[in-house]
Amino acid sequence: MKRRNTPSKTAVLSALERANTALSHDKLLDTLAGSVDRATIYRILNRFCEDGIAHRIVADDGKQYFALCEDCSHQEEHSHNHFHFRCLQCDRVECLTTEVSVNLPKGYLAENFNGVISGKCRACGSL
Amino acid sequence: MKRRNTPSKTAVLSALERANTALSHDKLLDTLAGSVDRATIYRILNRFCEDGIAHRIVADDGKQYFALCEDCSHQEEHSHNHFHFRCLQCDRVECLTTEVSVNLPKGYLAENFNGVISGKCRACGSL
DNA sequence: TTAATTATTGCGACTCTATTGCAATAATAC
DNA sequence: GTATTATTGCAATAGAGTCGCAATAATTAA
Repeated sequence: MKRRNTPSKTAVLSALERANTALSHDKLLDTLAGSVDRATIYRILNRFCEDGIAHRIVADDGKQYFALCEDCSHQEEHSHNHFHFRCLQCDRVECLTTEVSVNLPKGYLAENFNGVISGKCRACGSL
Repeated sequence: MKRRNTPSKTAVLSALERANTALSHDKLLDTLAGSVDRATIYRILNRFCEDGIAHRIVADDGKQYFALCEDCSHQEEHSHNHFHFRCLQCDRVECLTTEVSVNLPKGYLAENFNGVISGKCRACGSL
């Protein structure tokens, strides 16, 4: 299944680049202003995750957010053991840089890591 | 708004006690076998969280899970900075005991912590 | 440059999780 | 026992995400 370059794909990718934070589906839908279909955005983002271009965060609002991560570039040991911060006020989701490791009980095998802290970001806190 | 004791509330509470792990709404619905309405379960669980009887975990499947936590008993400094493990195979969600602390950027204020690691649990791994 | 192949798109329908309005019910307090 | 009002059940609703399918368009080979 070879990937193709399409305007939609490029649009989503550059929207993520410009955003510089994690974006939800509906944020992307807004940003792209109806130029790309809802379902298409979902599919493009899922492909990005499969291909290791972006990573998916499931925040504590139950929604998915997607971010390009520089760390993603090195393919080997592709893990995202870092936390994300979601502001309860402005709803922005961003990557925190601190890596975290958690000890699992014996016999447990980790496959995905999903850490989100929500609260008030700096901009919203100083209002 | 004083709380009342009802059969439904008691049923949900004891189901959580028996389970000894985190339960999702639908698991609870199963367990209670139609004796309690769907919406009622949702409301009871939300009340439990407000009252500090249970805590809510939003797992990486986007669903909510609820667990009674002994730690919840001490009211002061009511935080749940521990991880949860969700087995991708048997779909059980359990609390891990290790506490984790994450350094936030300056000016950021944490209110909720939500950490989930998914993978294969011991029972499912040894099949 | 054209033709063939097939990944991708758009649309609509659908599933699933969770919430809410409202009238009826029942736990508590007097 | 009666009054007050928290709680329940039901149905309707909202929102996130997925899927099937026919149409479209990016790639590849001719």
